[in-house]
Amino acid sequence: MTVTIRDVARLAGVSVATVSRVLNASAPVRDETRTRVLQVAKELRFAPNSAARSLSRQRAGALGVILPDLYGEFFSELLRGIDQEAQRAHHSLLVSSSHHDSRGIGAAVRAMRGRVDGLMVMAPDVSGPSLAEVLPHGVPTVLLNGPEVDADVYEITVDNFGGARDMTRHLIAVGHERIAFIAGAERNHEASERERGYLAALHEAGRGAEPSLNVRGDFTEDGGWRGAIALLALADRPSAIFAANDAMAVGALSALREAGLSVPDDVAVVGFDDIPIARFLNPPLTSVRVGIAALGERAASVLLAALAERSPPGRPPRRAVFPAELVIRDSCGATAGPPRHPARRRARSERALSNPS
Amino acid sequence: MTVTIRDVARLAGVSVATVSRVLNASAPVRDETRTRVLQVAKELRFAPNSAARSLSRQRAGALGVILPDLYGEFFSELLRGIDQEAQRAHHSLLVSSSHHDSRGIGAAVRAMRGRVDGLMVMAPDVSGPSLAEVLPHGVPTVLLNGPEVDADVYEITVDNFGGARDMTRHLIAVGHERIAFIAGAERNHEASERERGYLAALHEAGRGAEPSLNVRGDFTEDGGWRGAIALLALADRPSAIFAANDAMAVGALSALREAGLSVPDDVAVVGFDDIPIARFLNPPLTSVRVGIAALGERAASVLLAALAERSPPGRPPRRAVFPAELVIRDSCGATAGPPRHPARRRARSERALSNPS
DNA sequence: CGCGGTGATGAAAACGTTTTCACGGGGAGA
DNA sequence: TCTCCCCGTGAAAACGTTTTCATCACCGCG
Repeated sequence: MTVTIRDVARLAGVSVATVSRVLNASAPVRDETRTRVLQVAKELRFAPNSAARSLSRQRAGALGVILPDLYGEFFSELLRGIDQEAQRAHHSLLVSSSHHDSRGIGAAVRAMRGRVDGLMVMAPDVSGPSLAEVLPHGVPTVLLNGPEVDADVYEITVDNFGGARDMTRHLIAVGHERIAFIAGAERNHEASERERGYLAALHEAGRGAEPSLNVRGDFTEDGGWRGAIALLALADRPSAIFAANDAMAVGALSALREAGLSVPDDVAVVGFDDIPIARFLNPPLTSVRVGIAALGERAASVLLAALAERSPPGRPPRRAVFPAELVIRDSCGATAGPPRHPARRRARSERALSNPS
Repeated sequence: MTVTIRDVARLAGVSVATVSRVLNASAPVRDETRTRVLQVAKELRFAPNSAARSLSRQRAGALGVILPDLYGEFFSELLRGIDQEAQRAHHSLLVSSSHHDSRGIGAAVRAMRGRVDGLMVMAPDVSGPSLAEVLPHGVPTVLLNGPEVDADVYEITVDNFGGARDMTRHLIAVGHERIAFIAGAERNHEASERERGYLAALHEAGRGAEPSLNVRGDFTEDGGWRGAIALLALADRPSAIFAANDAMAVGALSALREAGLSVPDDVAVVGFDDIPIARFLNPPLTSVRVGIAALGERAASVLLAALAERSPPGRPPRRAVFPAELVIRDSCGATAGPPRHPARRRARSERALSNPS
């Protein structure tokens, strides 16, 4: 049915070994033989079976990606970065999402056994110990934005704490008195880090954290919308809303608009992540730039590097922290009024403040 | 190094065949033997090598997805739908993106040979014939939103033409005189279908298509932004802008805001795709709902069904067209003014007009 | 009491590659 | 002229599963 290397060998009048050598350029072959083999291979539209190849070399030429979700611009950006780097190194990508608990992650990990050479796991909802339990032995692994884990893995994290703290500092500096926070999902590592940053900035400014201004969200637009509605219902309305990610900021903007409030004049709104769409929102969203695609690229490149050096297994894993820097746009009220000259305005409002942490 | 089925067999004191039978429940095994094997397997954290398994069964348990790009909410939604359906059927997903030409697609297809049982290919930038050339033989394939192709494949398409025509009709019905269009990328099948729909509606209304009102975009926010800027520079400004996808509509909204124009009062803006964020924009974006995730789910389910019936190869492939229906929100000016009661307003403005085509 | 069936198992043959090993045949150097 | 080495090639052994085929014991039935 399907054409194998044997068919090519037979028709070219050589052994399968020779065909393999030609196709992989793994050993010298007489010129005339080579062209004949290539000719036959092309005629037959031969493509080697990757499963067989993976088995024979002990190497799949693919990377696995395990994500908690696939909803929204964040994950597509991340995946885009990963894919870009993987493709550069001629590796395929195995993607599996909607894994929120360690059981699901474990299942995904096991399903990937033998199909991938390395793993990138994003599991902000799972605790360190239970994650360590399901991670594979002997497969190089990069953990993304997760808790610290006691296992032989690489960890790449965004400075969630620092970013959130800087953003809150900025809001304070601009003069906001009542700064509300729409937090992320419960038991989510990123969510709690960002919340911690928010609280730390309030604390260092000598302000108490008012519980009613800290509402729980879930990282979705709808969650942000509901959070904003709840905040607007307060007797003493906040003057600024810090959403723990951009998706929720989008929802909050929408809620404020529906309530007939102006942003930033009545209420300031800021987010976190700086997803690509943030600068195109109305008003353009002040956010914390994460460099999502770059993060993905970096994760893939770390993994590929680990793969290249034939994995000395005892090597101590490294934990890298990606900086998170403020991007000031209009939604926080820190820039000038409505623009006259779009091009210039864009340039000015796009200026990024470097993260002092 | 890694633990194989042999290790399990040895430690459990049985043959590899028995271990396999236990793990796959593929044949009766004495109860005591079974528990012993399972015990050992768990102790050793044994996970079967998928490559070997794929090779032995002639079946990989995975689906391939080939995409032109991974930027923006559209693709993450599509992928989300695909992944959901694939996971339901216990299949993994192999993803490869940034394939705009047939050469790249061909390479991706070949790389997937043996790793996947079926293929989903989205290739709006490639012509039918050159696509047919690189598609694999003997691997069930679903083509997404592409041109009609002369090959043994399934095709699932959105009613790009009908959706764009209906949207244009709607704008005409609402009273817009000068309706501009920001088209998609050149030589892109979806782009040209949507443009065709726009032109058809103008034509049937007895209006000529004014070339200056039809500018080229590229399906990105920036493209939409530039397109809108170009349209605003016209001596006789359009009263409505129809962007060929939502990302460009977002860019257009941003440009209009920067120009100090109000949407929809000064200019109406509408999009296509109804990405999840569309309803949260400011103003909420009137668009053509595509049901992106559902489209992905459907593609995966068609593929899985084809796989299940052991592929009778001569069967005539089917072409299915997904409906595209208008979603009227505020950005086209067809709804009432600023709301007082967010909840009710949301419900009303979300009403979808069913597609009469 | 013999016989067919079935339940539980193991040995071994696939699956399609890559890679090791072996083997000629030539040169080059002694 | 002899030896050594390298080039080009083929046979065969991996790689880790699943699955077929055989074997054996046992049970129920005639």
